[in-house]
Amino acid sequence: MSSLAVDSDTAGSLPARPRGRPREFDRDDVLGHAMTLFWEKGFEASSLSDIVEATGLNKSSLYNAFGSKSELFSTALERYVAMRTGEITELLTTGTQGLADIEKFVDFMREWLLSVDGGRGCFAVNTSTELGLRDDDVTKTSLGFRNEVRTGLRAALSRAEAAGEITAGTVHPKAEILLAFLLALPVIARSGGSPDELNGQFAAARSLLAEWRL
Amino acid sequence: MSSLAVDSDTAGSLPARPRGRPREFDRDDVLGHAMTLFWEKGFEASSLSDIVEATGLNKSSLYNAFGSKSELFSTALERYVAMRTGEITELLTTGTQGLADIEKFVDFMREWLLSVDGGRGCFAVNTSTELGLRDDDVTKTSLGFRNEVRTGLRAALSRAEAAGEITAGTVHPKAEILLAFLLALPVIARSGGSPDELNGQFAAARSLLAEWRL
DNA sequence: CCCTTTTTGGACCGTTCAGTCCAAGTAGTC
DNA sequence: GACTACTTGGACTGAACGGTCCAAAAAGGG
Repeated sequence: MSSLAVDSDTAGSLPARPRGRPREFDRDDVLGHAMTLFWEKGFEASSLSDIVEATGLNKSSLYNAFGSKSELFSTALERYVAMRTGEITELLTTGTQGLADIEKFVDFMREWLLSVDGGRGCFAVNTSTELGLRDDDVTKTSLGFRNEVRTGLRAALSRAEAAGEITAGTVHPKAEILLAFLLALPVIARSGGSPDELNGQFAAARSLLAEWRL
Repeated sequence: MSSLAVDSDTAGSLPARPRGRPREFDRDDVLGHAMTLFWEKGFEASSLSDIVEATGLNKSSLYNAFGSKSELFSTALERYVAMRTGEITELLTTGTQGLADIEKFVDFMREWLLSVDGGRGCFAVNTSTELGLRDDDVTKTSLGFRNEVRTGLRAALSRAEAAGEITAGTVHPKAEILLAFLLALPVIARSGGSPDELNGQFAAARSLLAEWRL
């Protein structure tokens, strides 16, 4: 996203640098650092001084650029969801195969969750359980994300159905089962789940997909 | 639990009331209220004044009886886990049927999660995602709980296997799949999941169990 | 070269945080 | 009825919280 027109300085006249003193930071970088912090520690446990430290900005600049702690959090979460939605759409919605796309997706999850920072779990899931009961804004975002995943899974399963790979008429329940997997795995990863435990889950997912194949 | 011997005043001599001024509260009641609060709001967002309000005790009594905010939290979580483990053991481990026990268990979860306070989700799951990365004590508790559930599921599935209800040799992966369900559902319930969405999940679970039946 | 606009650093704000302290209260024991 | 053992209420503490304010800095526009 972002830069469409602005790349060279010589390109005509009009990136139109704004009036006052220029920012000394890159908004997107800062947002990335904030995202990582919130992802790691959650909303409540991340203090403003943590944020200042993580981003390198001072409070004034933060409030000037993002409004408040909770607005920064929302923005960071939206960024995360956009990122993940992109990956998911690419693999599931715009994929060209059926079950194979889902297998690829599960492998992708496996690689992620067994990696160094897989232990952080899923930012959206973490946020759901931390703020789901209190913050409507955040609840909407995580609900939207869940539906995005659901849509992707149904799309891939529909392709599988059309290709005769799975029993006709079972797209919806199968999507729900896979969705449950995708919600549960990051929880396990974040709460002391060993590689063994995670691999057990992935093995189960794989055998499930194998069973579905006609 | 609790009262085994102490009921009548005339019963001999020896409930042995301790020396000083007697407590004015029931420890278990207080713990129950604290549990509900932490379950609802999590650790960080529950302030000491919230706890004071929820329990009716003042700080001195709280610190005297439970030590600190985090010790109180741990104790409350352990209580929750013990409670849930009891239910699970009764339904799954010491059950007498196979798949039928699991169906009963899923129905039990459904009733719970669709009820008024099902929206709080699972205290253990919430805690896993909030504190899993930071608090070893809590991580151990939630890991133990997960293994308890896993053990119960395997026991019931083993009975099903022995009765010829499911394909032999598939106990372990099937247990993992069910476990993923049980972790995911409370997350959905806590984060804006509608009854429709939850029922979709339960329908999927039911159809999955039906497919397994030989 | 002044004027306007914006960002930056840091001092500052009132509030709330978890936790401590202690005098007063209340019981059993001798 | 003194003495010991424990609980209770509330005042108190220092630190941390999220957030505000403002003067200095740094750019473009006239």
